[in-house]
Amino acid sequence: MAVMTRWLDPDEQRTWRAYLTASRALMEALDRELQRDAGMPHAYYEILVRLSEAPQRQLRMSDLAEATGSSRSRLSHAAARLEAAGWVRREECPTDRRGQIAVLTDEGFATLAAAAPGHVEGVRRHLFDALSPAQVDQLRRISETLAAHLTGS
Amino acid sequence: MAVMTRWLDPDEQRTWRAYLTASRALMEALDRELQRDAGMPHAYYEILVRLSEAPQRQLRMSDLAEATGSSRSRLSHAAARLEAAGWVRREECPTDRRGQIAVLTDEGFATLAAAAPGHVEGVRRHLFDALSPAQVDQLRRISETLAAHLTGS
DNA sequence: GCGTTTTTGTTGAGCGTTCAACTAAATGGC
DNA sequence: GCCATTTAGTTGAACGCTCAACAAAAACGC
Repeated sequence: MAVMTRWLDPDEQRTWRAYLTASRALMEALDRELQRDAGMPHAYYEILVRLSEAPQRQLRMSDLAEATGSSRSRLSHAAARLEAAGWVRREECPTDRRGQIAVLTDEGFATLAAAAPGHVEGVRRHLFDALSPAQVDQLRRISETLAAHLTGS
Repeated sequence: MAVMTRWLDPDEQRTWRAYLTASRALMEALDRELQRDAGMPHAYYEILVRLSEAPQRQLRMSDLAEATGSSRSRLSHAAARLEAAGWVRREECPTDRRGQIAVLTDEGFATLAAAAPGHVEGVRRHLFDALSPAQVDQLRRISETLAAHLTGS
């Protein structure tokens, strides 16, 4: 027999709605700012960041997809756009002929370097400035727990 | 002279990345589940929820936009889809001839009622089950603080 | 009243994401 | 070695969102 639904109690309800409101507003604000100041959405900024941190500023497409938490398809479309913008170049992989290596171009790096200060300022303003140090710590633990729980690891 | 960027320190960096990973994974999981089980994205589910809670299961478009934290344009496009699905109907507003009133249809209500248990179960599984009661409380406070900070109130 | 401004809601184009289908190459079983 | 399976990456269609432009009605100023 089907188990009765465990509905959210009023506190959980309140938590869930506040979470939805906050996280949506946060991502929308950062997305809008990045679009305005750097001409790219937050997801593309993240791709450039990951590439900039990798050795030789390059990563296999699948590793990049993993790192940015995106599907292969999404990354493939994104790489096409980023390549058209001149920020990324795709090269053949010497050890695996199926593979493609995404490389951050100098122009891509420069664009990222120009966008980073404003974006970091936005993250500060919208997120960290609003929270106490203890809350930042709580948010870290909560997020790490959830991330582990959700990505099955 | 331009102020030096206050970069994120390692703890903030870690917090921010964990937050991004967790919130993206959470919303993607819920979105995928709702799409699979109810044939609608999470944003549309929220619209139906708000309508179902309103008196007469109806709301002015602008109030509905406010309640769901969406732009008028987004809601307008969404309402068109929801109307095509037969879940929502739009009526003229008697007191303001510019106005439109979104009404949840019986079919929309039934669809929502069918989708709700599975969705709530998903929210439990992916979010509340992973956190301690204390963490749920912390998340509520953090989210409410951020929501107030971000929506300027 | 009457012109200006504001509010309400819609529209269409462009973009990014998802999903399913697909190609090509590597891996594994026997 | 060879066939089946798995993995890497791309593609196109459908969909939802953003943004800017717009039409229509209400509110405001005087």
